[in-house]
Amino acid sequence: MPVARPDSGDTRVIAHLDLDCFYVQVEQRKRPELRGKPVGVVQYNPWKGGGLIAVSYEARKCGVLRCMRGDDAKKICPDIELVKTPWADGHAPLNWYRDAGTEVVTVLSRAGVCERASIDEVYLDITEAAAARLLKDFPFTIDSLSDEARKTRILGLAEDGEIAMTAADWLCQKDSPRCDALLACGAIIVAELREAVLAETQFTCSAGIGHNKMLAKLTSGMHKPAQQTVIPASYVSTLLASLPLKKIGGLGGKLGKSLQEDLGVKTPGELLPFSQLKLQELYGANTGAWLWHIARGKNGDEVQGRVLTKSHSCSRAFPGPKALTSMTSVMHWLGELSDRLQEQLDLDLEMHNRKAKLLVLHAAVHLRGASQPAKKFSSKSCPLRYGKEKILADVRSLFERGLRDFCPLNKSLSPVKGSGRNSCNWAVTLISIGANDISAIPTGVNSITSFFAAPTHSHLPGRRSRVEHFQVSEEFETGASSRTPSSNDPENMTSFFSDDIINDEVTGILQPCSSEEPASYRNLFAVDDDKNSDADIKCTPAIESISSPVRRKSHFQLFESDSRNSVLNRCIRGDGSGNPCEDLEPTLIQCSPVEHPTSVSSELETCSAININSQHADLKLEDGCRSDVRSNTRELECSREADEKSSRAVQLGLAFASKASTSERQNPPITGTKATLVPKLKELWQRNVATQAQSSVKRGASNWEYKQEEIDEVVLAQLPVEIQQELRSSLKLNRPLRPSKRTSISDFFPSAK
DNA sequence: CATTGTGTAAAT
DNA sequence: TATTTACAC
Repeated sequence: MPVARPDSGDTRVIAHLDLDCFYVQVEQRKRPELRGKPVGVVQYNPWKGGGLIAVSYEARKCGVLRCMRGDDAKKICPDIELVKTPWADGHAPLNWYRDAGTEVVTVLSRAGVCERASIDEVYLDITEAAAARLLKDFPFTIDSLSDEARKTRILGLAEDGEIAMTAADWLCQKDSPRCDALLACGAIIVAELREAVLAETQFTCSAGIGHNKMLAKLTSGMHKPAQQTVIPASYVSTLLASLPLKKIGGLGGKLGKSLQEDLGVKTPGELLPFSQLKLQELYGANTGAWLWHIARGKNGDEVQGRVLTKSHSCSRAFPGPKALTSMTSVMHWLGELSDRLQEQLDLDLEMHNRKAKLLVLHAAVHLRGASQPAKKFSSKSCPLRYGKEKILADVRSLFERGLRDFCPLNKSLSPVKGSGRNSCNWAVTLISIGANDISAIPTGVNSITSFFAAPTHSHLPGRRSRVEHFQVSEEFETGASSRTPSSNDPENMTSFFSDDIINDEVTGILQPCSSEEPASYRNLFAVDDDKNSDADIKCTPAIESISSPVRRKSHFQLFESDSRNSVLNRCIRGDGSGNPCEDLEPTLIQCSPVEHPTSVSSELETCSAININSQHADLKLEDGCRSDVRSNTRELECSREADEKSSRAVQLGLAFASKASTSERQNPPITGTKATLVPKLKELWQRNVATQAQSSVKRGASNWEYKQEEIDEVVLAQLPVEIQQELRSSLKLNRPLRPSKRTSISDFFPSAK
């Protein structure tokens, strides 16, 4: 009988899902005749049949291992079907698989916070979903369990001597402690998810369910393929007592080895006698503390709501005799890689509206003849400019810089006459170029897509960041008010936005709004304290320009978008603590369709929001930019030196809001401390929703919502072609559109409220 | 001659 | 900040 355990309220339910021999499954879906056969996926490479990067379970039975050569696999398992990944001609081989992985993430992200841990692994925080299920359905009856849930493996169940309890029994226990009940709910949810993944993508996966990431990950691999495993809290210590240290994520390398050598420790459990201080002494404060917790099965890592990669890179190895020894050949490959990288960047820009800022080059260089034939490494970086030629040029100079560090004198580049070799005798065995520091750029604010950004699943792939706008309303006290034109005439607006207004003090408040889906806004934080207003909140110039006019005397809220790289996010976390401002009560800010203040004149009437996501440096469109993207963003173009301009745009937005509310005279100015402010904000929001509803009825359209899965081809076809294209591109990564009974556009896009 | 190619994170 | 190192699949 399980012992009731006092659970702190923050028990989490974390799942780790792992696609089974994923590349193989992708190939099998393409070619169903390969199903059920021994299959290996090899990376193109004529040498010994290429290297295997995935092996089907049928082939594993014959002893075929990943990282074998194709030829060796064939020897062990003559029946094996070896599928080659496309390599050359612009076809980045792994991208195909990455896209397939995205399909899976799309299904999973319906359930909770989702983190793409690798091309074929996903972490899921389903704490909320599990708690909800607990309230709704617990305790479960055996009959109600799905087959997949019944097949769940529960670690530590049928111990020796005891009467065997089935997994179903365990899941349905009435009197289990809350932590176990939550895991049971988690298991049932994950079973459903895995079935959904199978139904919608044809891929099978394995899963682990536990109270933290480390446990979930540890567990997901215990029963493969296509099975799920739960690790109850009560079994953790038992497991860690016998588990080889290597199995723990992060201990598979040198650290694990030195742990074993230094301390004679072979399992995590054997770390228990060591004090945290001792471990920190040996391995540093950070690692030491981490180890101490791991030994106890504890791990506070959060599931990051991130499904997009933070960098792109491509690389090419030139093993042994293939090593490059002339600048000409190096340039050739730098060119290939540059092209491929730019293609990835184009794709990212198109699909996610993101751009990278940093270009990095790595090269492994083998220096011969000289004192040591030791292999060395060099890495250089510089700002990334878009365009294949620019990337090539930059990557070239990075390479030369690296080589100069590496070779004595200036001999590095010149080939020796006669011999094909360069005078320095270098040989390049690996080149890798990467694009880092990727972050969102503003989508065209006039773009129809921004109207259609659904409030749910903000972390879904294939969707542009939709947190681009602050809604500004309420009253603003501004020195400019005396100059406020009396008329609402748009013609007057232009003169209203004169330059001298910019230097006027503006006090105001960005009004929070709400949403029906609080769960998708979990990463929202408010920064609103007077005390903080002059604090060093480090942020990008874009944020700086927004906050400064408001910051001194007023309160404002910041909204974190789904991307960890989001400007706002960094602004909030940039205080050095790395943490969000958790002591502040989260406040919702709704984004709404809006025209950019600098780009509109007649629409000023409806301009109640301002674009705050402009990262000036990014706005300048490079040559490599797709023309349709270019046209969407054209009106946002400004360059780094135009900080001032952007700042002005923000202030203009504020000024306008001031004017609008002056004319309407609805709401009094709001000031106060955090304690008094938050309730007020909430009340304001209520009113705002009401007025917004009215005005949207008046104007005919304002906020739209849709459910992605409900969009249907028939209706899409009724939209204007440009809108169709834009939507399709935004939906590209998701599963095919479903047929539906509904046939009219208005059925699909009911006006919110 | 030969674990490739991608990606993340932390230490320095 | 830029670079290096470690780790994982």
